[in-house]
Amino acid sequence: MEPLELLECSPPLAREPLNAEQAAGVAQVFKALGDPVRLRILSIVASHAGGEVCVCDITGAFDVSQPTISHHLKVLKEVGLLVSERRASWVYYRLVPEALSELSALLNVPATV
Amino acid sequence: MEPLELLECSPPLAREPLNAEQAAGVAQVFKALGDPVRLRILSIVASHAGGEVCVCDITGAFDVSQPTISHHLKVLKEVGLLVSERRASWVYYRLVPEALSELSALLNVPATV
DNA sequence: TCCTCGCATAGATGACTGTCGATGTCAGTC
DNA sequence: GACTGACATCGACAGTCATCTATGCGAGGA
Repeated sequence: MEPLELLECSPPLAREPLNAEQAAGVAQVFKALGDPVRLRILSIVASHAGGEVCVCDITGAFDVSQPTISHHLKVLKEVGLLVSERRASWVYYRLVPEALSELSALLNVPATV
Repeated sequence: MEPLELLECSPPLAREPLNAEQAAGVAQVFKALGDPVRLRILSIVASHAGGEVCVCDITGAFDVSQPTISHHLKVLKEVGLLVSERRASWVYYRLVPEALSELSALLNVPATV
């Protein structure tokens, strides 16, 4: 399944029960968020002025090895939360705001009137 | 850490980088959402008219065993997404709307003006 | 009291995953 | 071309997890 499709066609959790296929796609994205290091990476990228971050800026912020950071970046990219672009020797990662918006919409719960 | 504290004191991902402690708490909640069965369970409870669901109503909706469902319910309860109450022979689970709201706020990304 | 039903807990197991060191690849430099 | 630096990939390993069967526990009924 394409990364962008993981969250498509899934209604808010509180509107109707998710079917197995929808749940599988959404779970993949949440699973990517279910690791402290990945959450911090995403937060660094999302909050960075300019919108993009070089991998070297991320690696320095953690106690884990460079291959581990690379692995986590790959996971976040595969589920569609990040995109990357190589310029010269460096690789820059950017947030996909729509992905977070879709997730946020999924979690939306109607006000208890 | 208390379930209710897992999401406390964590700014939106896009506002500032999460520290290790915040990330650990938030990741625990997202990890709970990172399983298709748990997502469907949560969706069943959240979308059910009346707001609460008997365990027996959940078990019947899946191909997995009753202990497995019980395990997933426990995970969702431990991170503060669900609460349970026993009445007579049955146990009823209810959604904690505030938990979903907090998560939704975490994922909020400022509009690109 | 014993039985049945609804649900939770315990223990086991196969699969997955986060992490590492080693190595490969790509781009720029000497 | 050879070297260096930035990043990705590979293979291995220890820890975690989803699932199962078997069993325990509370509540109601015969």
